[in-house]
Amino acid sequence: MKISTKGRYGLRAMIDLAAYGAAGNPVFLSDIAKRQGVSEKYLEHIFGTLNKAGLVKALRGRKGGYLLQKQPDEISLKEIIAALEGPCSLVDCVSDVKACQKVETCITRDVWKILGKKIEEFLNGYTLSTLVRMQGEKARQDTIMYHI
Amino acid sequence: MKISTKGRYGLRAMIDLAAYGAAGNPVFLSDIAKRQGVSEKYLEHIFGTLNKAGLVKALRGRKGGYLLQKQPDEISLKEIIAALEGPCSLVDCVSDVKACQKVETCITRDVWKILGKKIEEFLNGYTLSTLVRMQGEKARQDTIMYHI
DNA sequence: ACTAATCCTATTATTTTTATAGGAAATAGT
DNA sequence: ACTATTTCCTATAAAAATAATAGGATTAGT
Repeated sequence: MKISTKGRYGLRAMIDLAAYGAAGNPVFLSDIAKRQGVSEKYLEHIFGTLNKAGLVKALRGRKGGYLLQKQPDEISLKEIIAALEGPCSLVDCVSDVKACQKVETCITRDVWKILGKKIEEFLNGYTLSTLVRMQGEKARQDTIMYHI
Repeated sequence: MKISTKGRYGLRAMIDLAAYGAAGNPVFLSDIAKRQGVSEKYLEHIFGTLNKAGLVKALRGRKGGYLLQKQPDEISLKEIIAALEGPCSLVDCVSDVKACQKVETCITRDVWKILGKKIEEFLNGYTLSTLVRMQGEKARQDTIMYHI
C-alpha cells in the first residue's frame, strides 16, 4: 500500500506549478523538474497524464509551458492522485464486481470499500491552494526556527 | 494504492480461521484454502508470515493445523495487514527519514503521514470478531432476502 | 512404519514500476 | 524562412514487486 513515484512526483509538481504559475504565466517543465529534483523526461509522462485528466493545460513551442486548468482551490488532492494512481479502490472487486465471485457475500470487500471512501474523503479535504499555503507556513516556520 | 493478494487472501483466511477455529480446535490449511478458493501452497507462505508475526499458532503433524494466537477480539485488522503488507506508511520517507533529502521542508510528506495514521486508526477499529459477526449478519441478511 | 499435516528454500513467470531515448509537432523570435 | 525551444508521442528496457509453483524436510498422531 504505497504511493508510487508518479503520484508522489506528480503531486509535488502540481504544488510547484500552483506556486510558481500563480501569476498566470506558464511554467517550464524543466524548471519544475530542476526544483523538484526529478528527471524532466519522467515528468513529461506524468504531465501527459495530468493533461489528459484535464488538470493542467499545456502551451507548446517557445515560451510555452504548463498552466493549471482550474484555480488551485478547485483542484483537490483526490483528483490528482486519482489521475496518477488510479481510483482509490483498494481491491479490484470494489470497482469491478466481475473481479471476484464472492462479491455478494464477502465481508472484506465491504471493509475495503469503506476504507477507500474514507481515503477519498480525506484527499478531497485538501486542495492545491491548501497545500501551497501549508508549504509557505512551513517554510516560514523553518526560517523562524533557524533565526532563533 | 492496492492491497496485494497476500493481504486480501490473508485477511479472508484469518476470518475463516476465527470462524471455524472458534472452538479451539486447529484448522487445516487445506480446508481454509478450499473454502476461500486459494491455492494451498500459496496460503502456506501467507501463514508462515502470520506465524512469524505471532498472529497464529501452528500444530504440526497429523491432526495439526492452525489456531489463532490471541482471541478474535484481540486481533485487529491493522495487525494482520501490517504483517502481510508492511506498515501503512504510504511513502518511504515517513518511516525512514533518510529516504528523501527534502523531508524537513516537504509538505506532501506531512499529508501522507496524516493519511497513513488515519488508515491505521480505521483498521484498528476492526477486530477479527467484528468481521466474523458482520460476516454472519451479512449471510443471514442474504438468506432472508433469498426467502422473500 | 505410515500417513498427514506444517515448514523451508528455491525457482519462475508475470506484471508493475521506473525510468530513458529519439524524434515529431508546435510556436515565438529573428 | 529559419532557428531555438518547448511540449508531445511511441518505443524500449532495466529493475523490482507480485503471484505463484515445486520439492522435499520436519513433525506428530495412529
